[in-house]
Amino acid sequence: MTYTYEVLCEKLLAKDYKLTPQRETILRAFTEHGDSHLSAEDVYHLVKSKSPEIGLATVYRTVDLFAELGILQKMDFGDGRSRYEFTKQEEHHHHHLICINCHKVQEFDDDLLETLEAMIARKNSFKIVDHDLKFYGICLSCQEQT
Amino acid sequence: MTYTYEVLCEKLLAKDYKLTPQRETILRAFTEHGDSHLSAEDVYHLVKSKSPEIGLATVYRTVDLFAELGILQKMDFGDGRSRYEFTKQEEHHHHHLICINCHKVQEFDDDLLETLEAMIARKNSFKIVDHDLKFYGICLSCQEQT
DNA sequence: TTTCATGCAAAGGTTTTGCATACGC
DNA sequence: GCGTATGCAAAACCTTTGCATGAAA
Repeated sequence: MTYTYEVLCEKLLAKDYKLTPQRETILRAFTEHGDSHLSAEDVYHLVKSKSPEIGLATVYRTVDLFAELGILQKMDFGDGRSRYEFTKQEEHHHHHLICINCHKVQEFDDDLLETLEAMIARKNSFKIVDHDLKFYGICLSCQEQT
Repeated sequence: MTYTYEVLCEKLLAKDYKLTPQRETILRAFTEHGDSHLSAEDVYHLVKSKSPEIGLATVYRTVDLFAELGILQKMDFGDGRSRYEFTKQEEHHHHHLICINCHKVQEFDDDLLETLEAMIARKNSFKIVDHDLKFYGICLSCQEQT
């Protein structure tokens, strides 16, 4: 899923936020690197080349805003910094396989977790609104290297 | 699962680490608060009352060491600090239900995830060694408060 | 022209590190 | 005694915040 300029514009104005060049630039950084899970620092360096005057604080404020608007999803891979990617629009969430050797992160879809979630919710009287599933292990290319 | 003094001693000496009063005290903090998910700061304050001379850096170094030895498991609930609990020895991992209202963390066991894990591993040619599943939602008492 | 966004620098919170001293083995 | 562990303080790191300026509506 890639968010366009128009979608951003619409979402911003709906909440009386302004459409600034910085916000547009940061959105583009994500459309051009849709497959990575960018940290604020990553975004900062990506946009710095095109807009050298941009500040790191603006990047932090902007990715926070985008997350609030539902454009980005904040995630944590345990490396001490938050990472962001476009919110997936499909019915089923996707999750992450994190290689403990090369630290590459790949995605996978799951259908089964929905069933699991319903059972957990019932057994624990817990009203689930979101979930986060990560598998740690060795990716295929690291397996082949040995 | 609770680790005893003897187990700690054995695990430490096996790797030429020393058994110090600080390490013993920190272990006891976990045995006496086995149900909580303690942050380094939590541990620091717990042990400070009995051993006022202990340093925060020692707590950090010790929980890291215990995690390396497999005694503690480091976990992240997205609140900006790492938390630790005794490594569960059972065959099935347990996971967490995190209330987004009162931030209480409760545990649940799962049997289904094992099946899911096997399927994911096969479909993605990924050798899974660990997993981490979190559900975010509203706990029972918060549901009843409304 | 009003209000929100920005950039900069400083502060905040968690975790790590350097170093002299103390202590387990 | 040798080598690791400790305590303290400082630094490192990511992130947030205060404030004056600048720009969008």
